[in-house]
Amino acid sequence: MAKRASKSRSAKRRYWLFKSEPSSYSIDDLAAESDQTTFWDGVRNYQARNMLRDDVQVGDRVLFYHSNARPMAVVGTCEVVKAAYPDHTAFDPDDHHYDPKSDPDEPTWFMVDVKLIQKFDTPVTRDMLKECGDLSEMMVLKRGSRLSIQPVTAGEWKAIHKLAGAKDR
DNA sequence: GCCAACGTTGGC
DNA sequence: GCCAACGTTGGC
Repeated sequence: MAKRASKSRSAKRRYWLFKSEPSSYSIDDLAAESDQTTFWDGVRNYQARNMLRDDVQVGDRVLFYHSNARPMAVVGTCEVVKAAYPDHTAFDPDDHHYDPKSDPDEPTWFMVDVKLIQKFDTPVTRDMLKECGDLSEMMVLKRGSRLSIQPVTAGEWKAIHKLAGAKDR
């Protein structure tokens, strides 16, 4: 019997946008980490959690977006280097993201590890996103879109690199 | 199960 | 600082 063709050996790479308020964690903070790697903690929304837990895979690419800041912008890119595992900050009463209802034996909240690929020399500001026709459908531009983890398309990934004058690495 | 009150997000 | 859009909570 032939091997199952459906069992593809390399899952298709996906693209994401992760939001962070730079006042709490910026791309410069990531750049300053040893290994330029960090865990992406604090996601406390079920829809975002589901994507993080079920869909974000090692090797996926991430746009690092600065929200609630000046300027609001995609400031660089990361690679997912570890898939979802329990977000320990949910169990720490001293942590800002503590969730008393979560249970270490059956974790509610998850996080992934990301490694910096590059910080853009030219951040792609929200205004630039809005002015680019190819990016007008991006979720982050939609009114009331509060998801901190959002899927983006390969085309959007490419267009943003073009606006940043950056190589797609 | 409904829904009003409340808290948070996050652009403006 | 304002406030629209959401998500969550809790009384009923």
